[in-house]
Amino acid sequence: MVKELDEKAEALPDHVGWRLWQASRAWQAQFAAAMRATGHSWFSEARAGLLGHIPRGGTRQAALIERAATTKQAVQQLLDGLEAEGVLERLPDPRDGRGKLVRYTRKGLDALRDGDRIKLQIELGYIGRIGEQRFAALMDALRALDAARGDVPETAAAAQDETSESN
Amino acid sequence: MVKELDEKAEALPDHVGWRLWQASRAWQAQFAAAMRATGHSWFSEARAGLLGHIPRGGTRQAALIERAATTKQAVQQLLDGLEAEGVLERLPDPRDGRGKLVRYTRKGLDALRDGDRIKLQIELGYIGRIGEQRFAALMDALRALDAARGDVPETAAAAQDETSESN
DNA sequence: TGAATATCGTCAAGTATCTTGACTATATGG
DNA sequence: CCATATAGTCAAGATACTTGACGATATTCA
Repeated sequence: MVKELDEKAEALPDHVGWRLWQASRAWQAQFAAAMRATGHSWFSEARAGLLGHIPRGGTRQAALIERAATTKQAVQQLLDGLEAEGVLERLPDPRDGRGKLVRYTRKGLDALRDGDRIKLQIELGYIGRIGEQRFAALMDALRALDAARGDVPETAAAAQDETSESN
Repeated sequence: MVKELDEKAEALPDHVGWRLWQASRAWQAQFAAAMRATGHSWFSEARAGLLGHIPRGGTRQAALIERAATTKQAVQQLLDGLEAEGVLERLPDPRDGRGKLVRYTRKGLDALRDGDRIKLQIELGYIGRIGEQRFAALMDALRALDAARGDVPETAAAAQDETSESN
């Protein structure tokens, strides 16, 4: 643990984006580690991101693509992997000959259950670290931020023209 | 904009991890889009994550590896890319024949400057969306969370044995 | 009905990021 | 000098994501 301090440890960034990123990474690392330690070795952060968009009752693959903010190919490849792992299964959609329904297998539902438990444990740890009030304020701010998406007409430079609907 | 609601839009997750992840992704997408729109086409989120650990005065490559939470190979590959783009340059460390110093080029410093500007604009947008108070509470909670890293002896399942120092 | 068009999913190739393992060169401590 | 640790590199493979093209089914509308 010999740390040279000849270079006066210049400060790391301290703005919302950086803080959010660091906090998000920390949470995910902790969660993923716990999931793997619980036996779900197939678990990865990318897969978690997709699973978060799949309700327990299952969904249409096309609906998933809308929810997750990626391409249908990315979604499909993640689904391929999760299906190969036996976490999900795809069935033909009886109401649309083109579509597929995605739903959890028993294994997948077990993982969700364990995930919920781990999630609560991590939350408790957070509350222990910063107190209930701060934690509540954090959740409140994050929810408010999410709810206000799309409001406030982009302050110039943030040109995010999402127009094309191809691919 | 035809949205079918035959499947009663099951709720998305609503816990810290998910919220942090979503907020972080949104911030990064907005920032990266603005950076690219400003002419820094080499900008990517992975690279941003590394650059955040490089102070304006430059640093030793080895010090970078400690700061960023990845392997030296990952750091090196990112540095290779950034050096090839002309954003950074690597010089031999006069104080250690093995070491290299990493520092910004003119192009890199220009990008930092633009990044700071964009960052402030996004922050203003956030404050507009959720109000000064909530924003301050958000920053406060995130800072507190970061400061309390390592406290609270891991609630069991979160086994993160970081011991080996190889590779 | 039947042709034009859109939507859903797939296949395939390429890029970016990250991981693992092995290796060279320099430093440090006897 | 020798043993060991540290700094950086080279190379191969895995994972995630992007882009482009395609076949099958649905929908629209003349």
